[in-house]
Order: sequence, then structure tokens, then C-alpha cells
Amino acid sequence: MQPAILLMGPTASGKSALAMALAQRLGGEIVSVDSAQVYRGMDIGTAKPSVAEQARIPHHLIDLLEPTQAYSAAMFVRDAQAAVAAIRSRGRMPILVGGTMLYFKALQEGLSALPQADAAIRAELDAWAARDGWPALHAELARVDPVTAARLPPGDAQRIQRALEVQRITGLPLSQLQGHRAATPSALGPTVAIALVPEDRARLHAAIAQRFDSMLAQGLVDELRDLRQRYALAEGMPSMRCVGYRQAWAFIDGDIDAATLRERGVAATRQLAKRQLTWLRSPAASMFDPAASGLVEAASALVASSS
RNA sequence: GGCCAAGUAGCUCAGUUGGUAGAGCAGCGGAUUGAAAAUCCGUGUGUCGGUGGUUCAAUUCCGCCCUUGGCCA
Repeated sequence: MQPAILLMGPTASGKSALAMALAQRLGGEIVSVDSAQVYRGMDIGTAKPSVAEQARIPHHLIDLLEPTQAYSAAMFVRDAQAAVAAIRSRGRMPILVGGTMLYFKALQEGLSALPQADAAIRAELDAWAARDGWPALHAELARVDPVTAARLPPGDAQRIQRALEVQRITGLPLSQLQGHRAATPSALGPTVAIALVPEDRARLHAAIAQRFDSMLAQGLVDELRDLRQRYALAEGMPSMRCVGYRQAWAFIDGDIDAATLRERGVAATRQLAKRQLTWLRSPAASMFDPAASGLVEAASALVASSS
């Protein structure tokens, strides 16, 4: 079986261009590993491949949902496995490219058998937290799942909420359910992993600033205005928490001026890149095959020639 | 040219009634199991514009100089 290529790296590192070049050369199709590109209409701020690019090389897992909906790591694993299988069945090479490292990890290691999110329970927990604060929910978690509570800081709202949610739905502590992981190595088959790690942080920062400026010039703010016109969007929705959109939202509402939008958007992108680099350095990254084949040299050459 | 104000962390600023300084943001490091472009944890030595003086001790008081902004010529 042909290996699947896993191409990961921080935002603005040139992943997409490299993926296109690889797909062209190797007869591949691209699978987006990106939690933001799944939303329809969010094109500029997610640096989504253009229509022309998508016509040239087939892309998967883009434009899956309305911006009012929510995606998840589990849905990604399901969708990505299906996409990889379909690409292989056509005799082509799957090229998974993106910066959502949790998705790569979930795909490679599998997820425990846990219930999916429950909006009603989350709303209830949010109301509780608004009244008593997250430390109170952390205390509740310590009662029903001491192991998870010990692992989480009292301020980690999202994980505390998830742990309580799982406990309520199943009646079991998350820590117990997370014990065994439903690994799915066979689904992905052999892989070759390539990580694009920028050699110089200052240059990455410059590229990020330049790219955000170009998004603004392309009409990021107007794109969001149109989306808000067409959909009943709310600030807390996963799609609206994406880098750039969150800041543009505040600008449209008049909370910040244009200079602040630019400054905060660039900073948020830098912080995203930093977190992505932390993933790449972490022990979790060693789950990926040490990229040993000549593909890596070929990829490096492509990167060099394109930059 | 004269007068006034301001020069303190990358940025915006606080502060020390004289005992060499601290917030927010940024940056940096880390965590990461159905919202992950999310969520969270950790991390603050900087000729306190320069230089002379007073003092046991100056970033703080005084003189001179430099820079920036404002007002007057």
C-alpha cells in the first residue's frame, strides 16, 4: 500500500504550497487537517485553497459545515479515514496537510470511546459557572472524578466542562473511560510524516504579519459581515473563535479600531503558531513515523525552491 | 531662541515622601482524548534618556546636555 503523507507545521509555514507541489508530483489528493477550513464561507481568514487550486488537485474535508455548526476531533477521524480510504481506492496518494495537531494525534492514536458533546448539558454547566465560577465546577469534578480533577487546573473551563459532561452522560468518571484508547492504526496504513519547522522565529513572525495584512486587504472584515448577515452567528460559536474572525467580530461591533484589529489578529496568529510548534516538539509528536524515506529530501528541495 | 510637559521592560504606563522597580499587553516555555485557530499552566534585570553634583546611599533631589510633544516668539 502506498504511504499516506502527513504534512504538519505551524500556520504560515508554507504547508499548503508544499502539499500542492507534492500532490502534483506524486499523483496525490489532499486531505485538510484543519479545524477552521471545514466551515463554508470562511475562506479568507482560514487561507482556504482557492477554487482554482481545488480544481487542480482534489481537496477533502473543506467546506463541510455551516459556520453555525460544530465539528470535532471524532468527526475528523471518521471523515479523514473515509477520505484516505477513498483516495487509496483510486490508486492515488493521500496527502494529509494542516495545523490542527490534535486531529493528527487523534487520527494516529485513536480516541477513547466517549459520548459526543451535548449542547443542553453544556448550556447548563455554563449557567452554573456564570453563577459560581469555574472553581466551583472544579470542586464538583473533584467529587465525581478526583483523578481528572487533580489533573486539571481550576481555571481550565473547557476541560472541566467536558469531564463533567461525560460523567453526567455515562455515569462514569472520564478518567476511567479514557483508560483504553480505541487505536485505529490499520485505518491509516503506512505513513510518512513531514514537519515544517521554521528555522527562524522572527521570519515566521514576519510572514504571519504579512499574511494577516493580506487577509485584511482581501476583505476579511467584509467576509465576516456577510456571514453575520446570512447566518445567526454568535460570538461563542467554534467557528467564530477562529483566529482573525474573533478579532474582526470585535471590530465590526465597534469594540476595537482597525489598528487594534490588525495588532490583535497578528498576535493571535503568532500565539497559534507557538502552540503548534509546542505540539511538534512534544513527546506526542514522536508517535509519527520518523520520516525516513527520500520523500523528505524531495520535500525539502521543493520547499527550498518555492521560497 | 524662550517657557512648559514627558523620557522607567518590546509597547502602553504605574511607582519609589532617597534604600537600584511593577502591572496590562506582547514575547518565551509547557500541557493538550468529541469546541483544539479552542482552553489552560508557568515565566518579568530593565545602563529607571545621558552626564556631573549633594548624600552613607540617587531611578527618585539639584545643575547641565540630549530626545520628543505642546505653547510663545
